[in-house]
Amino acid sequence: MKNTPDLSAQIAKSIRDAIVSGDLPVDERLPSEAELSEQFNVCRSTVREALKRLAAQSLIRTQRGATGGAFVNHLTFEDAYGQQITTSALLLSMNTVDFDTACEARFALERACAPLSAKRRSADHLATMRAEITRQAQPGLSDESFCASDVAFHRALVDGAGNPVLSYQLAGAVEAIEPLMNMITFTARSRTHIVGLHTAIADALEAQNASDVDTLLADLAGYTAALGKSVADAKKPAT
Amino acid sequence: MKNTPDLSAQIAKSIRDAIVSGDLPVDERLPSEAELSEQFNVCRSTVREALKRLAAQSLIRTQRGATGGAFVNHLTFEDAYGQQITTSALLLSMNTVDFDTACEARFALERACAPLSAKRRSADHLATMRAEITRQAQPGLSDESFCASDVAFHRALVDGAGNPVLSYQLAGAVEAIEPLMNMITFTARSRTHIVGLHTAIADALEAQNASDVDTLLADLAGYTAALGKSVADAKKPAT
DNA sequence: GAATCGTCAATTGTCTGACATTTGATCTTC
DNA sequence: GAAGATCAAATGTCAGACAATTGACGATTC
Repeated sequence: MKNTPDLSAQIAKSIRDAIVSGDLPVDERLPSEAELSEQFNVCRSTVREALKRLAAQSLIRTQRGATGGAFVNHLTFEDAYGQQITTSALLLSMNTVDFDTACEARFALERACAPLSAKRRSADHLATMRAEITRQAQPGLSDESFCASDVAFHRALVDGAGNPVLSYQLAGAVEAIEPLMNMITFTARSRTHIVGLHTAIADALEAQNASDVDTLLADLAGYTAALGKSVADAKKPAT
Repeated sequence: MKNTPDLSAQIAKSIRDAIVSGDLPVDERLPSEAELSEQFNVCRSTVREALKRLAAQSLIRTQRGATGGAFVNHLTFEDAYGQQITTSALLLSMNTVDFDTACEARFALERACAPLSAKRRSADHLATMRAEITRQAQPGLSDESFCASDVAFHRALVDGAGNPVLSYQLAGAVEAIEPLMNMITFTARSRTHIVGLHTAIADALEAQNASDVDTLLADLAGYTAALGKSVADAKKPAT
């Protein structure tokens, strides 16, 4: 039960700490692999494994050529979105988080940014939401496309809050649930109901009526949970 | 402007897709490095770099020895916390986000889970909060320790909601702000005020009074923002 | 003088082969 | 049957080489 991590993990941690602490500023060039291997007294391939670990976390980027090397990466929200969403999706799929819990979290977070969105939403956000509502009302739409459009609608709502941190945090919560939602078959009746709620939400946001938005989101949360429950019930009795 | 990613990145993506899609189930053993290098027609070190990338994302774990190898990792909430927090902290520290935005996001999310926490908080959560409040009232406490205790207090509040997805999502928002908060010097007067609000919040949670909790959190949010503003103002005029 | 082209050197990416280390499985011995 | 010795498979590390890329620098040409 030796608990000594690999050399490449130690080196990665050493460099990562330097980056996170701000010791290595953004766009700073790290020493070349050859220099690092001398500094840490290991061979180059070990250094490379450490660097690949950091690259996988978007902490550094590498560039070939004479003036190339490894540079401290400027972490963008886009970079972070991807990791956040895959991690969240994996967490949900691997941890048998039930539909109720995931939905509860999602709508709790969404209601948190609803007041801000009611205050700040731009015409652009409203237009996106209206467009998605129109798509959701089309009859031939597959369940997967309906869910994707649902996610896009809610993303627009969240983005309307104009707070990139909120958008980033909620990207995981909203998008990670898509696979779970895809397991639900949306009947024509349920789609109509959801589209109705979406329209009402868009109307309330346009009117900047925060309390109405909150009430409607609560309705939608309850309805979604009920849908999920009915699907679960339909599966259970088969045993 | 060749846009072909490295071989190790391609291989990592290939395996990652297989894991995320569920094609490789949890605890499944991957082929050995030698076998993978044959399958992908690359040398072993290239395969190893790919595996290290996946290990950095906690997607696989490796084990040495005869029955060892790379196994698809069961991603736990604990594992995800770490990545989430470092990523969020980096996003904030890279100056793309100002203190106001971060605080707004943090308290918006926190208020989202306050009603749930008021309903479900256990005696254990309350005890943790009381203990942190006691610590925060101690006179000799450093600013860093005060902030750390503040984070622990709010973590207990969030955990009280009893929803692991919420806890996971908010871990980033709450803990990532700690470095920013550490830049604030807390006077004795501001500490007293904050401890007072914390006590009132704990009282309201104990009484399961959700609306009071919400009001108090709003107060705390406003006060924290004001503190941050005063610090920023104190710095600006120096130029 | 300016633009174009070639060369060069530094750096990362990949390959090959070897050895060290770990660890469960298996065999041996009592 | 239990304890220890041995083995084999796998990852971890090392050493050295070559390929590929790319900016810098100089040479050539108009």
